[in-house]
Amino acid sequence: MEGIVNNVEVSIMEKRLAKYAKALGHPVRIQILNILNQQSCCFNGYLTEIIPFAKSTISQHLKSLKEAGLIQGEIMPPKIRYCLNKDSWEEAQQLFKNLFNSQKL
Amino acid sequence: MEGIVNNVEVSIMEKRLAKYAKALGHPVRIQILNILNQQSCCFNGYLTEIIPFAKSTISQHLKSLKEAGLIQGEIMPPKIRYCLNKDSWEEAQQLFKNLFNSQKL
DNA sequence: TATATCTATCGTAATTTCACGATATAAAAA
DNA sequence: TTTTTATATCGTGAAATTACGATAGATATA
Repeated sequence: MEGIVNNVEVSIMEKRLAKYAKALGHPVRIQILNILNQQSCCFNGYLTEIIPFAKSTISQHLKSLKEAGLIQGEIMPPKIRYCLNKDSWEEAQQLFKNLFNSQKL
Repeated sequence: MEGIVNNVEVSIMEKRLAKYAKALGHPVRIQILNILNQQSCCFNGYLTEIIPFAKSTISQHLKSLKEAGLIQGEIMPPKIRYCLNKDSWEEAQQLFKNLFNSQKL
């Protein structure tokens, strides 16, 4: 019998978690977040000096972290200072925690 | 001065975490892991019934979770039962925890 | 005003991801 | 043995990701 199909739509929370996870899904972005998390903020220049990739590549990674909401950039001409977005960071932390604790998302 | 450049290579742990995060970076895969985490194991058939995507698509997602080491499949002909890989799951949990606690990776 | 500095964006090429239907495989059931 | 069932794999196309150098923009500094 082809009866009732329980199509369980992906929940909003699952989508949010996936979005955060995707943003964390590259070693360079992990490294950036690690640095920001240890010293709260830092200048783009510091990142491009430390991370062995082209500046444009690092800009791109910063952009995807920004689009995921995990970081924000503050313009301090001519430099740009990046910081964690504390609210999103904490939301992400909570969502991952719930996942691993098998709380219903 | 173009002096010493502190190329801080991405660490092994950052790579492992990125690998896990990437595997978590899709809503369907989060949903699958959520189910497996709540009931420990389940049959592929249950997933394909519940998740509104083609069976081949779900197989693909299961494959990427398997390749990331997060799950394993046990053949129980003609069905296949998927379970979390407990070791990897716990390693991932620890790595995410460390990230958010800003422990050095 | 002209120049230097810092960063973002553009254009591009190679690769990967995502979704699908069709096909293949392997074991149970008829 | 043939058929059914359950799942994986193949082939495909569209879209996204990743890396780069070149270019552009905005603000200090000379």
